Amino acid sequence: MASNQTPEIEQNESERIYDIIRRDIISGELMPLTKLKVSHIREHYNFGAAPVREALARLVGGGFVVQQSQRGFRVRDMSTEDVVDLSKMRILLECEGVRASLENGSDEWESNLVAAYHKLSLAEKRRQSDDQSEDLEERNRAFHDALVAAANSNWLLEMRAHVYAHHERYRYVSRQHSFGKRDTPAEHAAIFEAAIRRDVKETCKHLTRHIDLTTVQAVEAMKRGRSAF
Amino acid sequence: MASNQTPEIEQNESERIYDIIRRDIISGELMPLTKLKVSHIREHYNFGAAPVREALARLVGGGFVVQQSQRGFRVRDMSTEDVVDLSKMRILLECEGVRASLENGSDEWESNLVAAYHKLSLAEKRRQSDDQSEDLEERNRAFHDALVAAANSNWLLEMRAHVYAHHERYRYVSRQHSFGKRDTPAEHAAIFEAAIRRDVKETCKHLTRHIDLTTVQAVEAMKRGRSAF
DNA sequence: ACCCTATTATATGTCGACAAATTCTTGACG
DNA sequence: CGTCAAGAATTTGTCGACATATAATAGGGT
Repeated sequence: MASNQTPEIEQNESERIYDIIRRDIISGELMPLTKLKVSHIREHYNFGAAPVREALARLVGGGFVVQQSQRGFRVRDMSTEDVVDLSKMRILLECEGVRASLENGSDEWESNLVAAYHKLSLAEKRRQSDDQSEDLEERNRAFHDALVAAANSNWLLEMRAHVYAHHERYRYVSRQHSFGKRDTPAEHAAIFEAAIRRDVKETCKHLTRHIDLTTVQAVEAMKRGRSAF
Repeated sequence: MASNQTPEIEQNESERIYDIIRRDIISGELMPLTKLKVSHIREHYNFGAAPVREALARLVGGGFVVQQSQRGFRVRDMSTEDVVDLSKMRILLECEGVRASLENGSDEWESNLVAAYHKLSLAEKRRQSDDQSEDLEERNRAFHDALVAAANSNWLLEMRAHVYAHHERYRYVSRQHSFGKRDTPAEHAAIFEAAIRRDVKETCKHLTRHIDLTTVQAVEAMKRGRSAF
């Protein structure tokens, strides 16, 4: 009777605000240390005060927002030291993830990986003509997700996703100063091919290099555009 | 640095509730899947509704509480699969932590480790006569914290602390069914001595064994006392 | 007695307003 | 001219109440 035909993604208001602010923090629209005044958010997004505070509290739990008692909420800071630290963490988790994934990966996992890589490649080829970065960033995330997806460890995947999200903040700033010194498609190709061959050591090597290059680029970008920080 | 000398311990109400509920979840006072009704919490702890919801939202961000849209909050579930997964994660992070710590550890770090170990030993010796588990659990945490404290990676420490807190939930349930089949003091001693010798491999080996034994014990306890789950 | 529906009861999520705290402005004084 | 302090303005954190969704209960038909 009550066959829910609707996809029923009934988010409550608080969750919608959470998603919006999280996305805006990661994409850099909300700069580091920006004060998150509830009244300001309320009038900007047309939401109530209580849901906003709830969303912010949840972001505090996730480390995207810091709360100073009686002094409100601020966007988490960024620094060159932090991105280096974060990268080491990402390498640790993703290498462990691909190791387990290459060992356990079923046919379905492999197929999904092929699909994700193909989708990413298409976006990368189309990049010169039409710069729809939003989509590319999404497909990049999907590819890296697919790599580790077969690691049968929910905690590893959860932590990895968390670290990846924070690292993504830095990728957004670094993209503004990237002048094609990298061949990202080739990097992805190397990772992908090694993964398909189930060569753990090679995959990990290319993946580490890939993440390190991204990090170096981010550090460069932050040094140049220090005005923003 | 770690000792916050500032007399300002002025937590706002939301943070106090956060601490209380978090502690009660970890200590097992709030069982898995327990419904966290704001009205109930409000009357039990004598707090307002809004701060309670904020605290719960923050706990959702930290993964201690899950929220079902329009159906309120519940304590995160526990399972034998989860504790095994969690242990693998803890081993990965703590081994990496001690590795970095043993390489970078200064005299001060070493002294703090010695102090933490000594404090733990005293509590362990006194354990037979006076079972003040609260204190022992706290000192155990302090010892493991001290082990990795010199790993110059905030992210690693943050993630490790997070995983440790979740793993602690299982230790609390396992302690109810532990009948001295282990020699925990000896395990700690082996870890400590290897750490002082800066023997990364040995420390990691003993640490892994230590965590694994705890996990096995937790799994056993959960199988026996399944009534509660 | 059983299953399905209508009604009551309870809980969730949201709103507006208010007290306490912080930040900003202003002005006096050295 | 700078420093500091008192007052104004904004913001934070909290409270009580309300609309809506979910859970519990009672009633009616087969």
